[in-house]
Amino acid sequence: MTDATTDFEPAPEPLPDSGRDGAAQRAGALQLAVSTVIFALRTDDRFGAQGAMPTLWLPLVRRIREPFEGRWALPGGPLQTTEGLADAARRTLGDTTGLAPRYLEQLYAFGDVDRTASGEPGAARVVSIVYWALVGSDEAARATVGQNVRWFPADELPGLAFDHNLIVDYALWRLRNKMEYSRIAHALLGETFTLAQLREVHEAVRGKRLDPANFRRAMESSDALVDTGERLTGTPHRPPKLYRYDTSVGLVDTGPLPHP
Amino acid sequence: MTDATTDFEPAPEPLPDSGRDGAAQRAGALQLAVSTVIFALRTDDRFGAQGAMPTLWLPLVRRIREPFEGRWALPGGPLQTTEGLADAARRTLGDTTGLAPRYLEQLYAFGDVDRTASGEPGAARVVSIVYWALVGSDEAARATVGQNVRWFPADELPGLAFDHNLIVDYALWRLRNKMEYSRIAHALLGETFTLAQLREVHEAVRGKRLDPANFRRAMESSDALVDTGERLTGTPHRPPKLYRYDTSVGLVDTGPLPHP
DNA sequence: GGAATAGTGTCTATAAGACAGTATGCA
DNA sequence: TGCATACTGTCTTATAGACACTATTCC
Repeated sequence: MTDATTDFEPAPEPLPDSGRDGAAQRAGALQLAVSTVIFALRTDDRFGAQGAMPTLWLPLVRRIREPFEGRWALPGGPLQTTEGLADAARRTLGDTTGLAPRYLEQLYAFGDVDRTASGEPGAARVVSIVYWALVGSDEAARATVGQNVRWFPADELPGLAFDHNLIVDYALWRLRNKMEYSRIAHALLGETFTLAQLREVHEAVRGKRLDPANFRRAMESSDALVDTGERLTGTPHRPPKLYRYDTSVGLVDTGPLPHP
Repeated sequence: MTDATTDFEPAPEPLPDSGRDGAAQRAGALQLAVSTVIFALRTDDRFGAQGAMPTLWLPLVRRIREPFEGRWALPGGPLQTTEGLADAARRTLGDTTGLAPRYLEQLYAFGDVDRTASGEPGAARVVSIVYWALVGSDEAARATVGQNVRWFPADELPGLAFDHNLIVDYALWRLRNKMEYSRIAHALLGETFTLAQLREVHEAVRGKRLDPANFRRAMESSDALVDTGERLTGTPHRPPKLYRYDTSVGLVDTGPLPHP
């Protein structure tokens, strides 16, 4: 794992953070970066609450350079000439969290001329191609943290660098929409899960309680669940069935595009 | 209007088609281009059929340079450092067709490392941010054409340059999906239109006949139609009402993103 | 009046949601 | 036995589609 980097690093060639006066640094230069909004489900244990609902969290990286030095930003970095866009997203995701995504999708390309302007003139222009990713709850629990990497609740973010608040808002909007008509909720869980856990994911993301009976029927008719034959033990009451995601069905319909 | 250009032009600075040995031309360089898939509704008059159904057409530009010299490609060009991404799409759209879009949306960023490789090595890598656009049928009728710009039926395209066939397929997929849950169909018509015309748009794009009665109800309940009080005369039979699109309602829901 | 399209009414199939009720494990 | 959760059944309501019917204009 290399150092975590954020969007808008000036080094265009081989290694991130190498030189800060490359050819692309000249005035009017246009840089291409890839950033990723990484979502995971976490149970807020700040108050030690036991049966607390899990909520959406995401890791941010503290900027160690102007502009926006000291502000939190999305993990990312310049696109290497030998890697694809999704590869770059996967790489910065791994650099930041040590994790691999269970779901990865391109979100949007942000390229307003003044989006990297922090006030002082002369800043280079950066076009950021942003991805969003989901990581499983079991892996997310052992994600790396450090001085410059911290997880935040998705709905309690501080003022971020650049236009990254808007980017996260858009990623959240997309996630919530997609949650209603696709099967991506599975990507936020572990290998096996109960129907109650799957329902909790939907409730946490969509922000409202769902009827257990109707939810069960909706999931059963989607043909995405495989009964493992096992049950989750250790619960205080009747043990629920454990399911596995049917990997023969894609999480989403990407149309003519190949899956990333 | 300047000359029409396609994706992957090597000139990075002020004017398209100026110099072909700029700094970005060096080995391993990474270029950023913006291309646009432009849709319009046209009645195929190649066979002189009178009451023929309108179908989807799109303009392509013939490449006058290697790689893929002579092949048809999407209109586009390098991103200028002083314009936004949507501005670049609008600009190349105007350069190619002389038109302004009634609807414009970012489609996807294509950036596979080998997407610009035509066989011979040494080609620079290009990341293309692709937009898709809809132009009204009245304007589309007076679109400019030329030796190197030609309109094609969207479902009878030849083998295009680069990965442009995939891009068009994806744009078509997105258009068809969005046609079912948004009001973009209006953007393919003129200022005023009849319900039958609006239904023909849906039928042409979605590729199946729709029940006039049910379609009428669906449109009336969408609150996007304004009765102009006028009727379309000159029809052989009962004259239908003319409607106008209610511009106080957006064509689509873009979430937190500003409309382009 | 006939023909053709504009426009209305109504029935059915399907899906989404509300909610009562049964089943099963542990304290 | 009580209780909490797993799981099932059924009713209501909203919606999409099929299709019969009336209305109006030009020829």
